[in-house]
Amino acid sequence: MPELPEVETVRRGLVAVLGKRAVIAQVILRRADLRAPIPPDLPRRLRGQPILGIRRRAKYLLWDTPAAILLCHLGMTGTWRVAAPGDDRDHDHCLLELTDGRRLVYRDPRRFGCLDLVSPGAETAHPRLRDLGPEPLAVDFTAAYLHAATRGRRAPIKTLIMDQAIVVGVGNIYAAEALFRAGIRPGAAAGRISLAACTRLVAAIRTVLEAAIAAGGSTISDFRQAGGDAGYFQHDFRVYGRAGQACVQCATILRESTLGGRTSVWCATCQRG
DNA sequence: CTTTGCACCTGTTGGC
DNA sequence: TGCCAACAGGTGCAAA
Repeated sequence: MPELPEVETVRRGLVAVLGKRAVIAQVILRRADLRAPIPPDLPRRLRGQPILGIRRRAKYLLWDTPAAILLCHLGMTGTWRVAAPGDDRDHDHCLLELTDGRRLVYRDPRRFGCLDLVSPGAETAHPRLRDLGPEPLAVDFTAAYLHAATRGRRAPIKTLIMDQAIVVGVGNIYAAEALFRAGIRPGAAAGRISLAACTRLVAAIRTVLEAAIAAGGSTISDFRQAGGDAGYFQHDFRVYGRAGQACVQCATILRESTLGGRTSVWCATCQRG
């Protein structure tokens, strides 16, 4: 489900729902692991802690409390919701019970997500955060950076912009959409992308992510904002999920192939770079 | 070091 | 209608 826009949408929704004075009364783990083990002392370390805020780094959510940071990745199917009494579902793995009686529930059917703890101030040393590249919406993600980072790389440019060590937050949907908007073939060797093309691509990644955030993310199957609303950026997809259909710009039939194990759709006419 | 392929899971969808 | 294969928003690891 979640690439940067969806994670950011979840973050904003949670912040709005929580307000200023949310305090964790109790944490209940329904299982000991997702893909990786969940720290067994996680409930004890978070019990009684006020939630100071929630940040996002890459596709991770960082819940700040004085004692510890709750690090959460949504994987493919992770969701947070405010669960009404009695709203218990399969795959509800972690419950945060607040002192005001509300329950925040992490649900993740495929269990590709993660829940972990980080000591405050130690974020940059955490193995899952240590090797991340720049935020695509930050000033240090520039064409010059992307150009330099891709020199000598033969892998497809789409694979590399989905590589979280190059730039974070871009997944299969937004990689395809950004490459279309930049006029670059997904399979082009990254090391041969010109600086001019990098300029277009950096701009396209920014534009598409910002537009998707403004739209509340993309709802495919069951992604929901914290308030339960669907995102609506899926209506702005120009190539993702449209193989075999006509290009919105030139009516050429969109092609599909697999790159790095991921389905890729593109227009052979509009994407020549 | 880079690249590739697959494993990790469950749920949904589409073809026969 | 029913069954089963293929596929899905991500990452991490092994092997080449």
